[in-house]
Amino acid sequence: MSSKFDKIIDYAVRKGFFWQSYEIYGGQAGFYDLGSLGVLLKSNIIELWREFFVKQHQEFVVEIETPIIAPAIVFKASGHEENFTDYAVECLQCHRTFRADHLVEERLGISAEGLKAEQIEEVIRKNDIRCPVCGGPLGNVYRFLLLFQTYIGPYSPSNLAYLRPEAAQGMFINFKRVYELMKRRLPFGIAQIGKVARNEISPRQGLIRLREFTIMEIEFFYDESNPTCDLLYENCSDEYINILRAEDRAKGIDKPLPISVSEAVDEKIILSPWLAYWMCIAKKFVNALGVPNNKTYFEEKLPSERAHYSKQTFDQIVIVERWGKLEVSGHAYRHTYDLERHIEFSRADLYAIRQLKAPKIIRRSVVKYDKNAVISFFGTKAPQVFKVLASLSSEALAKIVAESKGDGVVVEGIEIPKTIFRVEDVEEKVWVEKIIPHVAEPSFGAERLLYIVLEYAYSEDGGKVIMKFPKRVAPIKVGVTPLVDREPLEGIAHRLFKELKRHYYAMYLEGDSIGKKYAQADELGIPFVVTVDYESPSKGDVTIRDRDTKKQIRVPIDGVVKVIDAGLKGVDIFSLGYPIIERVEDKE
RNA sequence: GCGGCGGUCGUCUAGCCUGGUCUAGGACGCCGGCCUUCCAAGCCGGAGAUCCCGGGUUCAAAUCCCGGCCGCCGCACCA
Repeated sequence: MSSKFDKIIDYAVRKGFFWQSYEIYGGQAGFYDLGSLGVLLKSNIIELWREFFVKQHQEFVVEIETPIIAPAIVFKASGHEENFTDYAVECLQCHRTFRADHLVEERLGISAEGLKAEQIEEVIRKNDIRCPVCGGPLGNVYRFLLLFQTYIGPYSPSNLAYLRPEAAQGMFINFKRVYELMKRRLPFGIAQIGKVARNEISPRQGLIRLREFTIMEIEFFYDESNPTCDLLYENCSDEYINILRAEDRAKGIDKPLPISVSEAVDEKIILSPWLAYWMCIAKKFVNALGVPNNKTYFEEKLPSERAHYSKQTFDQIVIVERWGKLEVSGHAYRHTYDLERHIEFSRADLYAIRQLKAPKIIRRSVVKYDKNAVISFFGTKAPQVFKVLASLSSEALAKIVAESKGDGVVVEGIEIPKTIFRVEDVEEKVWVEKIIPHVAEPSFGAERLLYIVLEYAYSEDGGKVIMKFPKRVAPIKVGVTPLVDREPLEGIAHRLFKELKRHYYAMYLEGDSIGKKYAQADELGIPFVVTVDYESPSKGDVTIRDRDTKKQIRVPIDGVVKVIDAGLKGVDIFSLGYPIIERVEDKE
């Protein structure tokens, strides 16, 4: 008995939505090609995401595009080079694979962080750690780096680069530039849609786990001392989302509970209000893709399951037939981690400015030194001393002076008489302060959504497949056909097709019988089919058939586009006042 | 990467154990023609497979053996 998953993959490959890449060379796991319908469906999903996440928030969310290849320093700074690496060890007896670092941590209660493969192996040997399942001896510890590596420039093997495993770093790197363009106002978000690559160890579930996939992400920056999210209460306070909390999961509970978004924030179940807001939008977005609310929930990750940059993470789950659940998006509270790291590694000023309501008085010590005294004391060595003193900030110098005992102050190995320095206390009025914004990140995998849309659209009716795509994402919007393939019906249908192509992806349906043509349209999930029948030549009208009800309306030929437009926007075409033709029962 | 199972027209599959009319059969789909006044599968004809790749055994290999590639399931990782 083939599962729904198999049926859907079958269907999708047969109809040319997607197939495995590099087929003529035997295929390559983790890579899929999209066919024409797949491209249409995916781009409709992306466009809908753009509408929900960017277009509806355009006054403070902007989309950018950055390269896929980045110099190694970027992912050194982001922590990926270090954390996207796993150490594995295999049992020589039962051939099970384990995370070597986890094994050491569990057994010995010590942290294995920062250890190299050989060091972990040494610890395993010394402490005679054996396979936790069968007790067999363990083999060599080996390292997986999940980043794809390459080099920038043909002559520069030293210029190591990585393919990005997430789009986020492109947004963090451009934080300051976009912040300026956004007139230095928080909060704001940077969105990006693009390909990412992860060198997965063994991807197997077809298009569910790919080595290269499209990600749709927002890095949303806000001032955590003033996180108030009016939109949350405006758009989402009445919205309920289903949450499965980490503390419940730890107790073995696996049933998510519905909670209003505002309550989840007030109760500190979701730590970041903006994270909560985007989760609410994510729920609405997934609903628009055809997933009812009782089939999706947010699962909070346990601390051990979270990525290195995250303070709190929720995975958005959609219930699927094959695996029970499938993560379609991740919602991470990245707080200040990434900007801090990039400030540290790049020395760039990635701060935002917070205006204070009242000026802050800052008292601090400033150190001044007597230049003439330096010259008379050090003579020809004086320039060297000035250079050393100038390299230090006033605060740092004040600290050294304050901490020095005796009559001399040692600065960078040079002893300077204390009498040369004069410490003054100063008061400054400050109207702004520098802050590192906090970050809430919603991140979607486009190909997984593509699968979800297929699974939720898939239905069968007496052995016939009907894809009930939401109209917005349906790859082909309208079909045209003559009732029978004869003139003058064919000529009218062809002219209509030509007109419809100017507006939509449309399809001219051919086939043995009208029933077969409708079946063909249903199989592709085409929402509307326009049929030219024997009344059309004299009356100048046609019928429009609705995929889901199979009912038709009679519409003048020049009104067809108007009706289809309305129908695709969600208007019930049967309420437009055109004559309705009830469906004919299937023949036995 | 390791272990188990698998790979035959576009798709599903017969054949494999027990090598030989298998120059690989069928169904769906596809192409051409006929029929057809509203919900697929009526008729006629046609195209389409060096049986995953490479090597070996044999007079003879889709079939037996070895290696590789790919897929599925398990370990680990994961949007």
